[in-house]
Amino acid sequence: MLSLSEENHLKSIFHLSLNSDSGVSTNSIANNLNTKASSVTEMLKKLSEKSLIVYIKYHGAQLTELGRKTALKIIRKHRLWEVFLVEKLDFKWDEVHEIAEQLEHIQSEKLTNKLDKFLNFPTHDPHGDPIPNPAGFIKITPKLKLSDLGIGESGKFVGVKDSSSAFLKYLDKRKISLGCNIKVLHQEEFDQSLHIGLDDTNLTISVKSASNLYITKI
Amino acid sequence: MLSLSEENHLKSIFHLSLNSDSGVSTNSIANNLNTKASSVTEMLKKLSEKSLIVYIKYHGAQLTELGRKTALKIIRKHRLWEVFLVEKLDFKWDEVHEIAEQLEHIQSEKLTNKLDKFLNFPTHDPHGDPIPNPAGFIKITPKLKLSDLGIGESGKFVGVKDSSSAFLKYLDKRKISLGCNIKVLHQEEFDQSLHIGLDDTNLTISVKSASNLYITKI
DNA sequence: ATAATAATTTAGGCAAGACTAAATTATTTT
DNA sequence: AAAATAATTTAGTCTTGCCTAAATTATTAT
Repeated sequence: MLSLSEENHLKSIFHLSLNSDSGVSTNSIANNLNTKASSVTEMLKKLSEKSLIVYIKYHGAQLTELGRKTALKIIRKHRLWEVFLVEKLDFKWDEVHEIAEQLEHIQSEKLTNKLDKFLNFPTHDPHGDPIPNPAGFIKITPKLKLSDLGIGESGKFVGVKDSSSAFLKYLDKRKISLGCNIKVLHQEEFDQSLHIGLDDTNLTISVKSASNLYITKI
Repeated sequence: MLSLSEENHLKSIFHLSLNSDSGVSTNSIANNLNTKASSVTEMLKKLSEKSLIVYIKYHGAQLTELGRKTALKIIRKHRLWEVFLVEKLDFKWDEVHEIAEQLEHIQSEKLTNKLDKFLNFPTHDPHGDPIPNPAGFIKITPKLKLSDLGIGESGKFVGVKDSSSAFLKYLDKRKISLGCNIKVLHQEEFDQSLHIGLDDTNLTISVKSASNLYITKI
């Protein structure tokens, strides 16, 4: 049984390792968890002891297969609870993260699987992130950003990169919601902002926003 | 914000003070929480500091109004989650306690109230215990046990005193379920065991079992 | 009422998880 | 390649929550 802190470190390493294929640095974990590098170092030793990561001094950490599965089981719970909160309890998609951060640590495989069934085996959470299966398996698909599309191309909005409350509310206000179709109409030379066409309206968004939107080409 | 351990101590004091109107003893809390008296003493000092209990050395603890409300808010969450587990996720009533012990510590009033609504504002948990309102108010009704009924009297089975898995399974096997009507037909002189009539069958139960069943007279 | 016993508290320690400051190793710059 | 800088680890400390053993207070029995 892992402690709350151990679980959070594993999760953090998992998420950070998606952006870099070498080891995850001590500082990046510390930054991610709002803690200090020295605290992370101690935890890395501990996780390494438990064969959840490979840790080489001064060269960061990498998840072992066991560590990866363990992290994904926590992430599975997190995402299932997010679906529950949004679909059953009527939370907005920008309100669920913090609560799911607590719920993801509840220990009961039976509960997780019953919840999965109750929710009708959802494949994605409210932000478009895929939900791992009970064994901790997930199909990682390389993600395309809206900013990667060329002029005239269309895509379906399938997820957000930065799921901060501020960004999600920004999307809500602009009626950009998961699953909607977006066509890149034109790019402003001056600041690279994009004119996009939604189902019924057109609008302009910054490059920064565009690179936070995940897309599948249509 | 209270720690997990603080919350558990408060809850324990609340439950123990139902059986005794004076202070709750250090030992009884230690026993209840599977910890040691010395650990409890330290916690009592801390809870007293926070005005959650009145603690007099060598004379146990009593909840303050604040402490009582705080305990009841935790109990509210516990019982709501139990309803959720049984009604929505199809858990058996003897399986939910441990999971609810974890879920009761999730911090989000909004979540608790939305859950309450989702469950259609239940008044009692799966064991017949009443669910406090959002403010931590509860109507404590003096509880009548089946063993308190006289021969020929009838009652409705509304709750269990000991909600251990073993006892709940015993009831399941005998088809004694919450809400059913029970009539006391006869008492064995030899061992005080009771012959009772259920909706359609008759059976015999021990005094010990009978004193674990809460009843409202019909 | 006093002695024996039980309950409770105090004192002193330990492990987990965090921190700061100092020391060490990596990386970058010149 | 050496110096400067940045990243990381080590050393030492703190808090929380737990423990055991000893001391103290309450309770019970004689």
